[in-house]
Amino acid sequence: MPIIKLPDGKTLEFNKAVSGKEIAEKISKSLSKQALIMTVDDELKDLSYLINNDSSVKIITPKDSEGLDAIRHDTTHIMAMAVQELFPGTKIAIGPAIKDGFYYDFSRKEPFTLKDLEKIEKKMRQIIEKDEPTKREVWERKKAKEHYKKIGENYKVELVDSIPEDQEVSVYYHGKWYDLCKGPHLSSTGKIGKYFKLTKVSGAYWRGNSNNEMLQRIYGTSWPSQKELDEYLKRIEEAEKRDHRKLGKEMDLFHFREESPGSVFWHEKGWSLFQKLVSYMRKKQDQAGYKEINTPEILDRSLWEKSGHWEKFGENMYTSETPDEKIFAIKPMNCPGCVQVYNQGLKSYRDLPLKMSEFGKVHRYEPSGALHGLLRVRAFTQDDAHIFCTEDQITEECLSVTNLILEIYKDLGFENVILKYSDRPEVRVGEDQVWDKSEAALLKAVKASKLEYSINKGEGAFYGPKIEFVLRDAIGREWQCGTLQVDLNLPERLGASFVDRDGSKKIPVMLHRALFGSLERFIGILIENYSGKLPFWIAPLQVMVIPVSEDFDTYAKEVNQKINNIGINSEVDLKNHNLNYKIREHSMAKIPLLLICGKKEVDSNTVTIRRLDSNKQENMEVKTFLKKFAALNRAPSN
RNA sequence: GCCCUUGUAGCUCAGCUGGUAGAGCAAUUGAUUUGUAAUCAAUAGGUCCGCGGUUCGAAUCCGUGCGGGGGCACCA
Repeated sequence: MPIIKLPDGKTLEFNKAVSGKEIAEKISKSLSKQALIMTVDDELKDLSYLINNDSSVKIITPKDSEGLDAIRHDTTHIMAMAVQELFPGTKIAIGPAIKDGFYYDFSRKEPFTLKDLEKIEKKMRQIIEKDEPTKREVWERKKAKEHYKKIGENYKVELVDSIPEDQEVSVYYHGKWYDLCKGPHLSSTGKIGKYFKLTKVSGAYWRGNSNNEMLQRIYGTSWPSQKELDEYLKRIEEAEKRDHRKLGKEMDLFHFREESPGSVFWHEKGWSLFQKLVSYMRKKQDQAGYKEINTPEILDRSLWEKSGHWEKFGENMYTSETPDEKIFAIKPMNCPGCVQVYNQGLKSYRDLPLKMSEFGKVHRYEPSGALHGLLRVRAFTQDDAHIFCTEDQITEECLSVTNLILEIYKDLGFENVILKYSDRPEVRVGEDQVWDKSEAALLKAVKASKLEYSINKGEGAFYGPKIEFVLRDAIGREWQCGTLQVDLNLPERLGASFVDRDGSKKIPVMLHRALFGSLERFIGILIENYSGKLPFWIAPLQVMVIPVSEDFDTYAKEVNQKINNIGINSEVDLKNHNLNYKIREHSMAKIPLLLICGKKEVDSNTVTIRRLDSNKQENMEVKTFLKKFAALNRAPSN
C-alpha cells in the first residue's frame, strides 16, 4: 500500500504497486499527457517503474530541466538507431544529452557527410512515427559483456566494465534496436515529438582521451516544441552575427594572415581601441598603487630552466637560436622577468606589498586546433601584475585585486561575475605544505569576496592555486578573463627575498594577477558583448561629421576640428554621396554618433546628433555638445 | 596535434560532369548637391592559397604543404 508524496505536499494512497503513469493520470489528465519521466525519492525513473513503498514522487514534464534532458537523451538514442539501420556495421559508443541538445559518438570508417545527416534525420522521423514502446531490461553483467563482445560492440564492452559493481546493467529497447543505458527514457519513441535537428559532425576521442581512437560525433538539438526549436536556432544565428571575427573585419579593426597564425595584425581603429583600454587600466592601476615596469621579450634559456618553465611549459614555448648558437626563449609569461626587477636592490618588509604591473606581450605556441580569432591566439598582451607580499598579506591583497577587477569589469559593462577556484594540479613544482598554505589563503579570499564560486579540482597553475574571474555577457555566455594566482614557489626558485623586521632574510609570496587576462581576448569579448556597438568612451572612432551637401563642408570641418581638439576621435565625411548613403554607411560601421551639418546647423551654430541604433534627431549647440561629450569621454568610474 | 570541412577580385559569393573566370558591393572617374539607412553612369580590378602530378588542356581531378571554419584534445 504505497503512499505517494507529491511535491506540493499532497499524498496519494494506492492499494498496490503503482507506476508513474498511473500517478500522473490520477493527478490530472493534462499532467499525464505531458509526463515524460519521474523522480522517486529524487532518483530519476521511467514512468513505467513500479513503486512498492512509500515514496516522494515528482512527475517530470518538458518544463523541467530533467524533462528536457530526457527528450534529448531519447532523441540521441533514436539517432543512433537510425544510423545503425542506415549504415550497418557502425559501432556505437556514448550518446548523452548536453546543453541545448545531444550527441552520439560512432565508429565507422567512412565519414558521415551533411547529406548523411539529412538521411539520418528522415529515418529518425520514420522511427518516431512508428511510436514503438521503449522497454527496459536488466541484464546480467556477464551476459551483457559477452553479448556485446559477440556482436563486436567493443565500446559497449568497455562501458559495461566501467559500470560500478553495485549498479544494475540495464538495456533499453525501441523495437528491435537496443542500447546499454542507465535511463530513464520516455515510454515510446513517439513521445519525443518532431522538434529536433541534426546540426554538425565532428571528431571526438573515445573517452575524451587524445591517445584513444577518434570517433565520429554527430550533434543535434531537440526541443519540446517548434517554437522552442526556432528560438534556439535564432539564438545561434544571433550569436553568429556577433562573431568578433566577422565584426572585426567589417569594422576594420584587425586581421589575421598565414604568415603568423594566431597573431593579430591590428589596424588603426583596432589599435586605438586597444590603446584606450591600456590607458584606462594604467589610470586604474596608478590609483590602486601599482608601479608599471617592462621586461625583455627574449630571455636566456637558463632563466626558464631556473623558473621551471622550461620543464613544465616547454612544449608551448617559442625558442630562438642566435648566430652564436645561444638558445633564448620568447617569454610565454612575464613573471620571471618581473622577479628579476624585484631582485634589483635590497627589499625590506617595509616595501611590501610591492605591486609591479606590466603590459607584457607573451608568445605561446598553442596547438593549431585551439586558435580562434582574438579569443585564442599565440601572441597576446597580458595586463599583468605581480604583487610581492608576506604570507599574512595574501588574503587582503587578493581581496583588493578582486575589487579592482570587479570595478573595471563594471566600467566596461560586465556586472555579472563569478569565480572559479582551482587547486593543485598533478604536474607541479613545490612542496605539499607550501601548497596547503597557498590554497588556504586564496580560498579565504574567495569566500570573503562573497561572489558565487565553483571549485575546479586539480586545475591550478603548476606553481600555485588560482582563481579565475568569469563574466557573463549580454547573451548569457560565460567568458573566463581575469586570473589571480598565489605563488609560493617562483620567488624562491629565482632567489627573491626581503629583510624582515627582525633583520632576517625571508622569501616573499608572489601573487600573479591579470585583469582582462589578455587584451586581445578581452577585445574579442567586448566586441561580441556589444555586437560591435561599443560604448562611446571606448569606441575607436566616436563621431562622424556629415555635411548635408558640399556647401557645408567648411562648417563640418570646423566642427570636426573642435571635437578632435577635446580628445574625441572624430572624422568628417566629405565624399560625394547623399545623406542617406552616408548615414547607412556609418551606422553599419557602428560609429556611436553621427553629426549632421546643413543650413539649419550653420545658421544656428549647432549640430544635429543621430545616435547609433536610433533615428531620433537631437539638435544641440556646438558648445553644448563639446561640454556634454567631453564628460562622457571617460570611464563611468572616473 | 586529431577528425571533418573549406580556400575564386578589397568584401560577400557564383562558376554543372575538365576547354586559360563572372555578379553585387567597395574603389577610381564623371554627372548629380542631396535633410536622416544604398543617386546615376563609365572605368579599372584576379599567380582561381602554394608546390607537384594526371591530361592535348586544370579554378575544376589526384597527391602534398600552408591557412580558415566546426568539433575533440589542449588552455600553465
